[in-house]
Formats: sequence, structure tokens, C-alpha cells
Amino acid sequence: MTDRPLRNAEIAVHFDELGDLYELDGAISYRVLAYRGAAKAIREANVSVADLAEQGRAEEIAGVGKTIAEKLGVLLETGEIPAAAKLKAKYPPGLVEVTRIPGLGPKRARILFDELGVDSLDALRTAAENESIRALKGFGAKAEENILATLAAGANGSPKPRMLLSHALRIADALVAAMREHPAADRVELAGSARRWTETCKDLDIVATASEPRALAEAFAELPLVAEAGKPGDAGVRALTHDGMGVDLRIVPPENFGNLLQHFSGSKAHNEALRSDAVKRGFHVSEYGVIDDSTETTHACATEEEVYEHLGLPWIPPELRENRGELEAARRGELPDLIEVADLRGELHCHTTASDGRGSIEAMATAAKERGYSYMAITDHSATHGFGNDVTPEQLWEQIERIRELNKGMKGFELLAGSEVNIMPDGSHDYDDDLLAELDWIMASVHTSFRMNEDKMTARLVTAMEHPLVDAIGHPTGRLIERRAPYGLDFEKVVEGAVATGTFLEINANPNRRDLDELHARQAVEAGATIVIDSDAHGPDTLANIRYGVATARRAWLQKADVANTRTWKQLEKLRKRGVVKR
DNA sequence: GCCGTTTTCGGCCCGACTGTTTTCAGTCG
Repeated sequence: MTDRPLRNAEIAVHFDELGDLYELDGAISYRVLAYRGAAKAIREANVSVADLAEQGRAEEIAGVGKTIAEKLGVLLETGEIPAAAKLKAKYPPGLVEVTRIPGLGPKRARILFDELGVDSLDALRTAAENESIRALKGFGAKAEENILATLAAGANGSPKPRMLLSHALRIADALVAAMREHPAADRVELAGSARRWTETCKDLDIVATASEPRALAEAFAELPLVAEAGKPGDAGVRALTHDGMGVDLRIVPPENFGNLLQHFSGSKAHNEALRSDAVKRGFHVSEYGVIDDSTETTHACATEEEVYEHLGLPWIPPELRENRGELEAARRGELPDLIEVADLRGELHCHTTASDGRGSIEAMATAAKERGYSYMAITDHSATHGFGNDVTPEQLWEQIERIRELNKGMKGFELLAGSEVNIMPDGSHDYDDDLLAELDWIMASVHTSFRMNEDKMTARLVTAMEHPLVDAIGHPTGRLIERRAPYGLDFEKVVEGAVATGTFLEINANPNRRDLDELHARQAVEAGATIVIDSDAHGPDTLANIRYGVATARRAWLQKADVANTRTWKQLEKLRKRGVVKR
């Protein structure tokens, strides 16, 4: 354990935990919400909250007042919050797991603990089996039945794993397409977190209007993709797909479609903030309409644009709806003009059969041209990648020759010789400089020794960026969504290094990576760094993964100009640190 | 606990569902 100051995410964990503990302790909900709100703001702050606190400026964070600032100070000094320590002595750790059993919350868990001494999931199961829960006020036999059923179904008090967006969208797109073909369907749209292009999804929300709502709901329940479904009604139906994904189909009259789409697109945080703000202006917003206090009329909205318009706001792109400043920006008329997939002019990170890819150089180039790109860099793995997929220096010399030859035959398309070189533990690279100097484009990435300490890993990346020929850092934090945490990094220092050296930082669009993530990407661009968005395609088909990278960029508020490969290759060459190379 | 073009005190987003109740609290999204 180094004596470095706590990172934002680590501080946030402490305040979330304190919120949970206060909730168990029966604190008023607004106090609990205050801690959770502060935790979210701290987690998403793009400066070091520890540094801010050091300067006595913690209260500049929205949702952090005098009390939380004080607790933050003590946390940074001693490593714990006294109030939390006190509550942890009072409530056993297993009790938090009990609150996460569906149907049980903090209030009911607390009753079980106080009355029956339930302090773990095992104790909960025993109490339900002994039928001692039904005697409690507010509980009955049904409660015991539900508890045993959820425990038997494998509930373990940990949050349910979330499904990767790429997987969720495969199902969602198929469901939406099938619904749109139904004769009773009028409008069918995907809502929820998938519409906001979040990294993972808990479930799917689909909203629709229909000439015969019940017929559409019934047809939905019968789709081959659906494993089981509730009772279809005029309002829709809930279903479960074969891979366990919950799907909620909601059907409303056409005049309310905008309200419903807005409501079910979320996020929760965006909607709460939107509604709080609306109340101050004399409006009440729900999925059924916008109520105007002054005239006591309810406005049904057929489109989302109308919902926002009633509140004096322009339409806000779903990717921005996370309560990260979008409402304020919308009110000021300063929403970003978000980057789009069509803005990208070239691909700068892909693999061929020379390393671990599935396609030839020609196949990759053809697929890139078909996407409308005007350039592509072939970036196979370098000599130490291992797994038999490395490109030796000799092979790379040959590949450069082949690419130069192939490029001669390309019209209106530039095929570039590149490499994804490994960043060695000391920050050096595994090809000689004279070979690197022959390449048009160099990505540098970490593929080994992930478990270095934070200082060393930060220095490793900064050293890599100081090399005059390294154009960009690939998947800069090394995380795999839901599978592998990012390696320890002082991200602020990495961004400083990128800005100082003029090295681009990648948003890797592989849906398992999306690395940089949206918060890091936003932070990097605000600090003056330039981004490249790459598919890291290992075959012609996965060039299309670029949409996940663009989604991350949009969620990071990025505009066309923030991303280097929205430019032509000639323009991009001038932008990078080594400039244009004559050959 | 936070916050301020209604407010430094008194508010704090909205509605559905469930199981337990005879009118509602807790939970969920």
C-alpha cells in the first residue's frame, strides 16, 4: 500500500457504504440520498477530489456540503470515516447482502435483524424455513415463500451481473425488428440504457404504440427469442429471453409516446434532475405527461422533443442523459455537437492473419473502403506479443514492402504500414528505432505485466509516449468490462504526458474494452489531449465495432474536432507530434 | 445532508406494484 492519496473512485466507495449504513440505521431517506449523490459526483469528478479537499475546496463539488467535506477530510487523513466505523460495529456485514434480496430493502432487513437476529443470507434462509418471519408485522407467508424462492434461484446478495451492450443489442435489435413487422405495430423504439449506449445493460426496455396493443403484446410474448413472458395486456408485457435478459415492452397511445420514450430512456439520475428542475419552474413531469401548474393542464407529448420543449430545453441526445451537466448545458444552449460514426475518415488499429487477425491485408482494406474510409493502418502485434502471433522484425520489413506495393494499386485510398508495438515494463518498445521509423503509424499498448504498481505503470506509459515515433497509446487503461479492472494508473499524469508529448489516446471500440471509458475520455479532452477512435478489428466483420467507440466518445461529450481520425490522413499527419514523414 | 429567481428553513421526482392490510409502507424502476 502506497501512501498516495485516495482516488475518486475509492473515496466514492466509502461514501456509498456510509449511505448504505445510514439507510440500515433508519436515517431519513434524503440524508441517504445526499451521501449517494455526493458519491456519484466524487466518482465522476474529472479532477482529483483528494487534491481539491487538500486545498479546502471540496464544497465546490455539487452535492458536497459542510458535513460531507468534513468527513472527506477525516477520511483522507485517517483512511476511514468515524461515523461509518461506528455503524459497522453495530450492523454485521452480512446484513447489507440481505438488503439486496429482491423484495427486501433496508427497512425490512432491519426488522428481520432486530426481531429475529437475521445477520446473513444463511440466517435469512433458516428463518424463512422455520416460518418465523410470518409472525412479524408487515410480513406474511408469501414473504417467506418469495425469500426461499429467490435464494433457491441463486440470489447471493451481490449485484446481478450486467450484460455487455454488444450482446444486449443483438437481442434488442432482433426484438425491435420483429415487432416493427407486426401489423398492429405503429411505432417501436428501443429505450433504456441500451438507447444511451451504456457499457452494459441490466435489462431491455422497448416502447411502442399500436393499433391493437394487446395483439402486439401477445405477439411479443410468442417470439422465438422469448423464453417466458407474463400476461400480455394493453399496457404491454414483461418477458425473459433465453439467456436470462429481462425485457419490458410498454405500449401507450400515440399522443403519449414522447413521454414514455423519455421516461424509459432514463437515466434515473437524468430524470430525477429533470423533474426537480421542472418543479422549480412550475411543472411536473411523468411518463404520462407534463403538468403545467399555472394552467393546471397536462400536456401529452407525442415526441421527446415536445417533452423537453415544454421545459424550455432543446432535445438532449440519450448518450448525454446521465446528469453530468447536460441539463445546465442544454439550458445555456451549449450542448455539444456530438461526433457521429459517419465523421470518421479512417481506421488506425486493426489486425490481419500476420498476427492474430482472421483476414488478409486485402480483405481488411476492402472492408475499410466499403465503410467509406479513405485510409487504414495495418497494426499487427509486435515481436514480443507471444502466443505465436507475433510479427518478427524480418516479417514486418516484408509486410511494409507488401503494403507499399498494395497501396500503389489503391485509388482514393491510403493503405498505411503500422504496428501495435508492445510497451515493455520499462516503457521501451520491442522493435528497433530504424524499423519503427519505416512505419507510417505506431500504436503502443500494454499487453504484459499488468500488475505493476501504480507509479511504475504510470511511468511506463509516460516513457512510452516520450518516444518520438509513438503516435498513439492503445487501450490505455487495459480494462475488460465486467472481467478485468484497469491497471493501476495515475490517469491525470498519463493525460499530462499525452498533452506534453502530443501523443494521441485511443478509445478502443472493442465492446469488451471501450477503453478509454467515457469519463476518462472526457477528462483527457478537457485537459487538451486528442483522441483516436479505433475498432481494433481482428477481422473484416469487426470493423463495425467502431460504433461502440463512437458511443463512448458521445457519452464523453466529444465532438468531431476532438478526434484525430475524423480528419483526412494528410491533415492527421500534420497534427501528430512527428509530423509528416517523407518517404 | 444539501440547497436557494418561492426559501438560510422547509422542501427534496414520479408512479406502479406487492403484500399486507382494511388505507398503506416499502420496494422497484
